[in-house]
Amino acid sequence: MTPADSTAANELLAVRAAELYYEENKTQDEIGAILRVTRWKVGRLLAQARERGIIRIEIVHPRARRLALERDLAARFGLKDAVVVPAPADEVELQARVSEAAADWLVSHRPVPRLLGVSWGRTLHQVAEALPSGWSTAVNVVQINGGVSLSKRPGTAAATAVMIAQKAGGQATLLPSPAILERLETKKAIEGDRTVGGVLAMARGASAYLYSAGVADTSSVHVDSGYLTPADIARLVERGAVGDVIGRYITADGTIADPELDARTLGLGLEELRAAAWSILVIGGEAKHPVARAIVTHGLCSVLVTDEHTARALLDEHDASSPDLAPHDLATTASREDAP
Amino acid sequence: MTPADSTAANELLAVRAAELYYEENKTQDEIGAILRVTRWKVGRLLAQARERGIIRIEIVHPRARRLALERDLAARFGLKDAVVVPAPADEVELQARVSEAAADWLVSHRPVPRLLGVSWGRTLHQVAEALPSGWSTAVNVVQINGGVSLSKRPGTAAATAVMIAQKAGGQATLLPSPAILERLETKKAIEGDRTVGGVLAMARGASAYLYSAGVADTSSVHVDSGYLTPADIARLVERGAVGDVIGRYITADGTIADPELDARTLGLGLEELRAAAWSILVIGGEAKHPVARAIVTHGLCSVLVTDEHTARALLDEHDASSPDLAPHDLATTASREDAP
DNA sequence: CACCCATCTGCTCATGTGAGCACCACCCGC
DNA sequence: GCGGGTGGTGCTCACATGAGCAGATGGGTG
Repeated sequence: MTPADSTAANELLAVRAAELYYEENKTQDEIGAILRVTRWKVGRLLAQARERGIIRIEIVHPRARRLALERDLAARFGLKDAVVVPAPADEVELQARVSEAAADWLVSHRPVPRLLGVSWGRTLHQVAEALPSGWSTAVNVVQINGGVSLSKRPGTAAATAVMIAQKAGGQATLLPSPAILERLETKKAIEGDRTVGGVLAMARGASAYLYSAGVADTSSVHVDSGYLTPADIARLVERGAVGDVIGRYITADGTIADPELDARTLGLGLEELRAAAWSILVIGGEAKHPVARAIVTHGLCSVLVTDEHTARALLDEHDASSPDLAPHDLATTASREDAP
Repeated sequence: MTPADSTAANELLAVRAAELYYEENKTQDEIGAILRVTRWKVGRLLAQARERGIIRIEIVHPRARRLALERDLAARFGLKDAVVVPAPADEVELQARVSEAAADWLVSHRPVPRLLGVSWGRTLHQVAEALPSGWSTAVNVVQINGGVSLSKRPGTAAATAVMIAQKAGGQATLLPSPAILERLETKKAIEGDRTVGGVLAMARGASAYLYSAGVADTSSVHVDSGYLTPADIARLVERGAVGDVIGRYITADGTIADPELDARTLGLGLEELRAAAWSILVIGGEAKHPVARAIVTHGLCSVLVTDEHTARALLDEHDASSPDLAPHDLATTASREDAP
């Protein structure tokens, strides 16, 4: 018998063994009797079948996760944790799944944060909604960047923080300030205000931060809210901005796209996010791949909650800061509001 | 905690457990530690996940089989054995798979038949080709129905029998006669010939029969071979013929469609097939569902080798002899030569 | 022709796993 | 409030399984 013969014969045997084991629930011993081989050989055949991919095991469930991708992400980007959900075809569904996953992560995260700093946006609001009542006990919540009072949906930012706190039986502390001020002096003045300053100080002491990110295009919530004009966005994109993190626009290099604008942006700084023990980024969808990449490759988050496609896009990048990324392409990608 | 809550919570736990068990190869004990439940609960969660179909195990291989369907077929139709292969989209591929499966069955069948009676046709030829050299030792082969000498492919019938015998190191005995004679007297005369009579006697003593079946339409090999005219076929179809078994046209009731024609057909009779310990039908493809049903529901085969779609079609039939089958529809179904 | 290396085989033994069982908590009707 | 269910839990124990190893096999090479 040539080696080729025995390999082929083994493959057939392996298929038979796999059928009997996985479909007929027979023991390896019984299978051995049927196929006229020893039970040890059956075990080996099954091992081979698994290795060669003859046996495909799939977990079909909306709440399933992609643990292998999670491990790869954590290893590649030095994350403390990663959560990757299978991506449904539907973008709306995808956002919902990612948000649910973030809520799940929060619920089971230990140690429970005493104080949780949160940003706002559609994604974060979904996370808040996905949290079960009583998801934790006495977790207080503090906003980490200026609100959305000018928005078409007033109160969303506040509602998000309040909901998260309420469901954990804690208190929410809101940051009573616009996201971006028109003049630097105003920003400094507001920052100096005891109330605002106090909230910012509290935010700096949070034990974990939960935030999402927005895309640098004209559908940004900053444009909707009137903080920025489409022209401002165009200028940011020209300077290489890929999106915003807690209201601050960054480039693919992970640096501030426009320092002047950034100085007028009120809230936690990027360095504080980077230094935090637990900074949890919740982000999903094609349009956000560039900003997700910028955040993840430059250490702005320590936990990433995302979808399978985003995860693969991040892992496929051979050089995250490759210069052939044409930034203006990003401004044209379709995307929905979600910020800061 | 309401029952609904605990059910949902269990489902999530089950998904997590399944991921850790099947994708991460952790032990139930380790999973218990991670999910903070006892290892027995992990076992139960996994059992639930399997029951609910959260875990899908699939065997992806061209030689895979459908054991559940095989069992159902055997039970429903009182077969000694059944082989069902997954159906590829491609009809040519499907015929190849079914033939391979038949060859596999022959190779591993015990007891090894001393003498194997074979029919002929494209399917049987493929089976012969799929058999490995040395598939058995000293199995002699005998043709069980008249040959195809008038055919466009002279010698195929003989080649099939010879190849099967040769590969098992045995002798082939051919039936030197046309399949259908023009006159009854001629048929009786040939049958009485010592050579032909001897072969027929030998065929009656075979320990197993291997055959396929043809569809009753104008693409039948009997038309190609000149044994029957398209008009003959039309007449047979009018009488309810669905196809032929070793040259004999039968109706959905499993009876001879045209006794006069049948009397002129030389070879083993249906009753001899029915009485045989091992009569192995190799049949696949959409067009052959009606004739397969006729054969299987009327006990003409004891072993069925087929494809998944045919198997399901056979099992879906609530009443195989239901009168609302319009026989002339069958004549219009596309089909390729394969007979008798 | 003898040797060697690589692979495969059947085994022992430790570990992993599922069936079955006693128990407990909770829910419901009385 | 109280028994009787009903479903879930943790356990024992027997069985199934995989790791690791010694010996066999077989094909190629000096």
